Amino acid sequence: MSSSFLPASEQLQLLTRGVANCISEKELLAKLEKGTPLRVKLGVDPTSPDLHLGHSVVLEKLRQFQELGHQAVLIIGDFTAQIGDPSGRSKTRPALSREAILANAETYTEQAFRILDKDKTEIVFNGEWFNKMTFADVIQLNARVTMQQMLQREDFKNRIANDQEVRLHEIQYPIVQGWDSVEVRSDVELGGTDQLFNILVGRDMQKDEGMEPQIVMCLTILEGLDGVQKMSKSLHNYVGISEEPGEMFGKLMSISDELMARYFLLLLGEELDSAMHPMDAKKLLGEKIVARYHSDEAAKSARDNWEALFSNKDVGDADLPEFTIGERKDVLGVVGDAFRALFPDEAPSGSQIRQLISQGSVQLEGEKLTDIKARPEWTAGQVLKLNKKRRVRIAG
RNA sequence: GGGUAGGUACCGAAGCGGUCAAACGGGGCAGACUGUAAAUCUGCUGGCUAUGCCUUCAGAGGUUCGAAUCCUCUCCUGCCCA
Repeated sequence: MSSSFLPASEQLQLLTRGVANCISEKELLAKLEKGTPLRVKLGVDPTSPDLHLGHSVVLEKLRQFQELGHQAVLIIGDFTAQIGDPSGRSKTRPALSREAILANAETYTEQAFRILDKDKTEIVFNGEWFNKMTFADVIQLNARVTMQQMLQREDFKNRIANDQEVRLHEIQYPIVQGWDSVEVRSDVELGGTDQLFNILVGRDMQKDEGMEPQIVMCLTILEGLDGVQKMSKSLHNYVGISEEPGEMFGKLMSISDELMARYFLLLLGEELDSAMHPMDAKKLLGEKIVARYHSDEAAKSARDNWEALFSNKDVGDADLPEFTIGERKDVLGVVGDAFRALFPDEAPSGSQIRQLISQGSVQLEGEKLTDIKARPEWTAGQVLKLNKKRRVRIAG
C-alpha cells in the first residue's frame, strides 16, 4: 500500500503548489512520511446549487490529493448551511430551508464529481452528528472557545467597527465547523484563505480532543469576472462548471488582462506567456477551461464560433439559437419575445428593452433598430443582436 | 429596562409639506473607441397595454387640497448606560 506513494518530499512539492497558506509544511511533511493515506477534509455549504470556477480551485487541490493516493472527505454542511458562513460577509446570511439545502446538496455533489474521483471520496453530512446534539452538548462545545477568540475575526471586527449587527448564531459557525474536523478525524483541511480562521478552530479542537492536529491549507480566492470581488453566484460574476461551452468561453473572453493572468495561475497552474498577444492568450485560456469541463472538440468549436461572431463579424455561419417570430412583428415585441423564449433567466423588463432599442443595442444584420414600433421585414437567416452577449437567428 | 441615533431605490447616501420615481457617488446596462480587455467620453438605470398611467421612501393608521417629509401606534437595527 505505502509503496504506491510518491516520496513524501515530492508530494509536498506538488501539494503546496498554488497554496496561499499552509500551516505548516513541516507538519504536512511529517504526516506524508508516514506513508498512509491522509484524510483530507473539505467542507462545503450547499447554499447555492451551482458550482463555479471559484469552487474549482479548491476542488482541484482535493483531486490532487486523491491522485496521490489520499482519502478525500467531503463534508456537506447540511447543518452548517442553516447557520450561514459569515466569512467575508458584511451582513448576516439568510438561512436556508432544509428542503432547499438537501436539493442543493444533490446537485452540488453531482457537479463536484466532474472534478473529484467519486470512488475515492467519502461523503458525510454534518447534520449526522449535529442533529443529535442536545442543548447541553452545544453549551459544552461553546465552552471550548472564548469570546475574544471569536471576535478576533476580520469579518466580525469590521462589522463591529462599522456599527453593523453581528448575531450570536454567526459566531457559532467556526465552532461548529471546527467540530467537523474532530468528527471526521481529518489530517488536512482545505479551504479558501477566507476560511483560515474557521480551519484553525478545527485544529484547536482536535488538539483539545487529544488528536494530532490537522494541517491547514488555504487556497487563493478566485476573483470573479469583474476582477474585484470574489467569484460568487450572488454577485453574478461567475463561470459555472456546467455551463455550455459557448457560454463559458464567452464569459472568459470578457475578463480583463490583469485577471486573465490570475486565472492562468490559479485555474491552470500556469504562468501566462507574456510574449503572447493578450487576445490570443485569453482565447487559449478559454479553450483550456472549456476543454477541461467539456472536451477538446467542444473547446475548439466554442472558439471558432466566438471568433466568427465577434472577431470576424462573419455571422453568416455562426452557430446561433434560432428564434421564430411570433404574433408580434414590431421591434419591441420581437425582442421581448426572443428574450422570453431563449433567455428567460435574463429577460429584461419592458422598460429595459425599450432602452436597449433606443440606445442602439438592438441590431438586425448590423443595422441599428432604434424605433420600437418599427416593423422591419424579418427574413429567415438574419441575425438579430439583442444586447452585448445575445444574438439570435431569425428562423424560417 | 433607561437614554440616544437611525430604517430612503442593487449598495452607500441626500431630501425633512408641493416643482419627488426621489440629488449625488458606487455598481450595473447601452453607445463610441477597442482585442466582447483596460482607460476615456456619452446616455440610461421602479413598472406598464407609455406623450399617459400605476406602485414605491420599515409597517399600519391619521392630519392636509397635497406627505419620503407633520402626528400616533407598531416592528427592526446601532451606540451609551444598567
